[in-house]
Amino acid sequence: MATTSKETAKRLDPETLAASALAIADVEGLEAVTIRRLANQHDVTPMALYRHFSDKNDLLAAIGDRLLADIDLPEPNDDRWDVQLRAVLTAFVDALRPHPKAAGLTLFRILVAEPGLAMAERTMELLTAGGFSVDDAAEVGRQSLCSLITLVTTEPGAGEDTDPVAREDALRMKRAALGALSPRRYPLITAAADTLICPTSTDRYYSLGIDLVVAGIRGVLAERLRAK
Amino acid sequence: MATTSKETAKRLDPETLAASALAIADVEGLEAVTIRRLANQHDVTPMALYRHFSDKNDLLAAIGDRLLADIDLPEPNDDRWDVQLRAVLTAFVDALRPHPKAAGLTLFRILVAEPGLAMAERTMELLTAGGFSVDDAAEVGRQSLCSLITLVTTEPGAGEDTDPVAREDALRMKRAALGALSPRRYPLITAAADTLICPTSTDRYYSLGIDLVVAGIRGVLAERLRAK
DNA sequence: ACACTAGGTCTACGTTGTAGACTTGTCAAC
DNA sequence: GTTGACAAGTCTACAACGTAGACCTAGTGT
Repeated sequence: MATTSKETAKRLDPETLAASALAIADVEGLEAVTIRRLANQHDVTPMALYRHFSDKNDLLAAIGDRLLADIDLPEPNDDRWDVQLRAVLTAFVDALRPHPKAAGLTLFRILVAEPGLAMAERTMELLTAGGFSVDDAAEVGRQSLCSLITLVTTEPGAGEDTDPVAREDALRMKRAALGALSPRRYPLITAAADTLICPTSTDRYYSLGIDLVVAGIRGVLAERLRAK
Repeated sequence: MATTSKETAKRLDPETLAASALAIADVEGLEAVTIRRLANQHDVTPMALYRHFSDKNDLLAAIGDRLLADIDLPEPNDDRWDVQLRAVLTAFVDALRPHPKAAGLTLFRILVAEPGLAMAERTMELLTAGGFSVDDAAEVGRQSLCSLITLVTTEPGAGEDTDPVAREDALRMKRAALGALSPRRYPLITAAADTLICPTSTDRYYSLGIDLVVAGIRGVLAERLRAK
């Protein structure tokens, strides 16, 4: 027998708890993740969770770590540095996309959890391979990753309910608000109202977002090299 | 006499309340902004605030509007579209910079409050002037503004206390955490630890951030034009 | 003189995170 | 076995939060 008998295995463990907390967040948003609720879902007293997490922030951090663990970092290869960088950033976004309401939790964990550190290190490798100084690579990489988190967090339809009826209502409300604007004063906003509220396609939304980040990196690098 | 006598002027009004709520947020963070606390500060019962705000979200929205009102939008001129765009984005960032802990509140108000709408419309004008389609301008502008909000929100040292002693402690903690990493496994991260924790200069941080966004826009536009 | 109303008060409820003292099931060592 | 220790879960309790609903009250328009 191991130190803990298998059939009487611990009923609670941090990974399982973080996973079902994430499930709650996915459906009802982060503010629905509550100590009491999570405890109820596991037929346990609220205080039981404190044997596994020091406090609620610790639980939220575990959710963030859970998301970072989903990153499927591509192997280094012989592609150009910017192509590989795009692949790394895409892998990051792909890990976050299924969980737009919780994605923000990764922000404070990238430089703590191992998968986040691995991604950050790879990102800086590629940036320095492109020609950035180590310090510039740090700042550029930092903002790039932050922008991508925001890209996921603010994915249209992310902040709303998952219930299709309430969601449809919220969309109608937004549409009405933009529709009530004066087309004289705001011709472009009113013309693009539909796009602003809900993008053409989610895939297009993300590929454009990553394009913007990568193009920004290339552009800034060109300026830096030209300045020398 | 006006409709309200001047000496018996209303003790509370939404603008003043939003302003002092913002002051609290600046010093102690958004979670310190509490109905009860704000009421206390104005020698009033918590419920009194509900005569001026329908609920707490409404109060937070008012803080966001307050920030957007600080945008000093530059007049249109004859500069190239991208130069003017940079000026607009810089004006936005300049309005948010003094309030990194509250800047996120603008996200949901840009397309509601007038100064936000004005900025959004100007942004789209310049993007279409550059050659983007209206729909692309909408998506590109959206993400650019979101990225800049995040730039301010995640400004190193923004999430921490304003108290210099606690702040210094937090910095030490972070530095220690990064310093404890293996330089073998994470050579670049450990080499850039100082930069990652606290950038060289705040001005440089922001100008690099805006450079990244503008360069991204130019780069994506070039791809779009080449694709045609 | 009078009713109306905007603005503030009082009381009360349900929900949240969590401290502190307790119980209990399991294993190691004698 | 018996015992002691320890990890895991329970119970109780508290302070702080947002806010509903009924009330009061001073000033205004008629």
